[in-house]
Amino acid sequence: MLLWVALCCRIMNDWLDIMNDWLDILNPPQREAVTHVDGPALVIAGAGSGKTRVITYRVAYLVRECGVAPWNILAVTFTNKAAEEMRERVARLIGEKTPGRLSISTFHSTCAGVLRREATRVGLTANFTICDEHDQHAVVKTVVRELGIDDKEIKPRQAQWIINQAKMRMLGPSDVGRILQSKHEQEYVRIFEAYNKVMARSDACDFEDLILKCVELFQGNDEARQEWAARWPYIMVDEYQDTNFVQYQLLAALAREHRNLCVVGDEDQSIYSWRGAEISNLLDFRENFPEARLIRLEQNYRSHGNILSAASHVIERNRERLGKTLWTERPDGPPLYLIRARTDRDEAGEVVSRIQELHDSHGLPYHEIAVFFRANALSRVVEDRMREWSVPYRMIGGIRFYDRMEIKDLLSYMKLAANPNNDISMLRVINTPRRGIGQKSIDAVLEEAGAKNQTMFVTLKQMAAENRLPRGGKKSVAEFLGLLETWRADVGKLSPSTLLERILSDTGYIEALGDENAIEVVTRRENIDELKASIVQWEKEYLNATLDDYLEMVSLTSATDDFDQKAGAVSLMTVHAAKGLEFSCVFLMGMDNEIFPNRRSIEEGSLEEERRLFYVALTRAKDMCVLSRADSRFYNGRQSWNQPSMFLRELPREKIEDVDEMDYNAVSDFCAVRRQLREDVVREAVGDDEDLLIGGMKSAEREAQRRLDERIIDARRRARQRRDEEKTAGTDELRPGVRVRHPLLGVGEILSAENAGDDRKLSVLFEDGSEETLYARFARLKVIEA
DNA sequence: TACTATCCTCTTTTT
DNA sequence: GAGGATAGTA
Repeated sequence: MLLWVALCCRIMNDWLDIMNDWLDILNPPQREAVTHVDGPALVIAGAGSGKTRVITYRVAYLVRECGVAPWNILAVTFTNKAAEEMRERVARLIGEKTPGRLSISTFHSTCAGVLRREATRVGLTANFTICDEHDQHAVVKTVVRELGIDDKEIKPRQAQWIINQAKMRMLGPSDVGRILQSKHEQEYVRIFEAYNKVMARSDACDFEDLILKCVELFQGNDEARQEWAARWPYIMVDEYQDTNFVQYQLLAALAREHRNLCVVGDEDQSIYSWRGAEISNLLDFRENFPEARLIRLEQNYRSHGNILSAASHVIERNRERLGKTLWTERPDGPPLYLIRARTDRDEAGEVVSRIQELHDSHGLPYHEIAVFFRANALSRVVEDRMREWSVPYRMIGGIRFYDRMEIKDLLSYMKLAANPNNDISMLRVINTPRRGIGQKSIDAVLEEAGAKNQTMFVTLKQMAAENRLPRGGKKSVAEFLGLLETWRADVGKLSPSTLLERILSDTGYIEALGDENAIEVVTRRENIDELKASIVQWEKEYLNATLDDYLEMVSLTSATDDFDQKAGAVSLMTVHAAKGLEFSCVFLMGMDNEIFPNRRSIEEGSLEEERRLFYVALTRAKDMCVLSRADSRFYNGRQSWNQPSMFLRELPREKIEDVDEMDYNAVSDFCAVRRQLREDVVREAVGDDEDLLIGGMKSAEREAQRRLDERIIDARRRARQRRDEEKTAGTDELRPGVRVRHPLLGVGEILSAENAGDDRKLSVLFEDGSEETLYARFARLKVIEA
């Protein structure tokens, strides 16, 4: 036990990185990247090569060894989760008590922060609203209707898509007009223009605007650009392969003089081209920054050899790559397994029963297991099976908490209190709960607002003052406006949670939900309680934060951000959501043509990105990877029959076996070692801090795995040596005093030997103390020492 | 104006 | 299969 405490303490130390030679933990290329200080650098970091470690260590290195102030470093990621994790790790490395002073955040929140400061320079107010895609869709829809465009001819979704794609490339309506030629397509230009007008009028930004407006500010106002560039003399970017044009422009504007831009990425994991990501940003980095240092991280610390070589084999078919060769010190481990099922239900059943087997009989914790699929729609079948068999699971992604109807309603009220000119929120709640303001009244207000180019709030006030409201809604509108005014007046004084309470009681929202015994209403009420609790929690965490801060956090939180691997549950998610994560055992479902790769990519011949996605899925697995498919499945509302995925044929044949051959040793070895790393021992080493405990366990597991692998490698090496050294024993060599090895019984010493016919009868004392009588011809003994 | 029933379309991935 | 739009009814 004492030994384990000692071991755990050592692991803790590793993990807390409080050793003096804190950089010793890095391998040579990692170290090179971490200690690269001035000038641009491009770090090509293969899957599982310690990318996050490099980024966090480099930030820490700049602070600890180069005297750079934490707030002078900007580290950009794509998800809040990645930012959060990085912030914690850096804070630990530099012993920073207030990690808030570190500028580690997503592109979107970084830019939102800049815009709040620079509001007046970009034509916004400091409490502008951030619209998510739902809000955006609503705006586009109203715009389409207002312009009198037939939404059967022009789909609002399509228009929204074009607007976003244009903004990512810094193209305005007129550019779109030039690119899209047909008369029919010119409607998009009108929609785009009108959309921008509504957004400007509402003092609102969509996701793309956040970045776009920053870049426009920096490009149009050199003073502002230089101020911000001076604030962040060191810039790091994670997942650089996922940056789009406008994001590149942002980085380029900030780094123009100091050029301290260190980007980390992997072209093989570029899976967001549909969101404008330009893989060329990575591939051409050295054309834009010719003096950039190129560093490759090619050692994989995550996967068994077989998983890694299967994945590498797949990705080698791609042409759009710089090329790299990942290698691992880990042993081969088991091959990949394939589940072939008749139907999607059978497929899911087989997956779930394998999961139970892994967990119940081999001790693999649920949180080390994940199920991936190409599209969200595929999750249903597994979820059903999981519930049926009582396997705890968590669906990552899917609908965000903040996207639930009642939550959106209440947040809209809060947004209106912060900024009553937000027409999007106004439309959402003007008649929720019902207050008799019907479609007719709303249309009238909208029409007048559009004509005068002013917001609904302003228009409503005018109409109320001039007594021009439609009869039905007159009184309620007056009341509603009154409420808005009082909330607005109190925003500065009230905390977000008290404001929410006020809104709930003033509007009677909860009562209006209806019968409190209806299941649906019960869940809605629960959600509202959860919202209240989460705001209170948030206020405790960020003491001086304002309502705007809260609303910004909510808008920029994604469905995958609240993912928490410590929950004792299997993780279910799309392959996209899986990027950056790792699990002992990964199940990848729906390996069928038209599913993965999906139909669109086959039709468009854009298979490289699908293949990268497949590569990402495979490289998440540490010990075991199970693929599954079904001959027929229920998809898109009807039965379909699919051929096995073409990607299955791209796997090396010798690396994939039927699931019935499954060898659980890969995980049970891991689990055995893990069992020795008892949680209570780790707890003793780290105290009661839950995060430390989880981090400690994870790092202890990693250490356990490393030791296990080391043992396996070592045993193999010795076995090889023995094979070379040992000669097959001739019978004449078998005489008393000679040490021999028996394939089953181990090492022993010959006590006596006598000829028996043409064989030799031996008595051998083995190391475990047993004495055996053996016949030399059958025993296949090998002489170790004569 | 409010509520319900039925039909239609669209489903890749998400900050 | 689910959400949204539309039409019909109270």
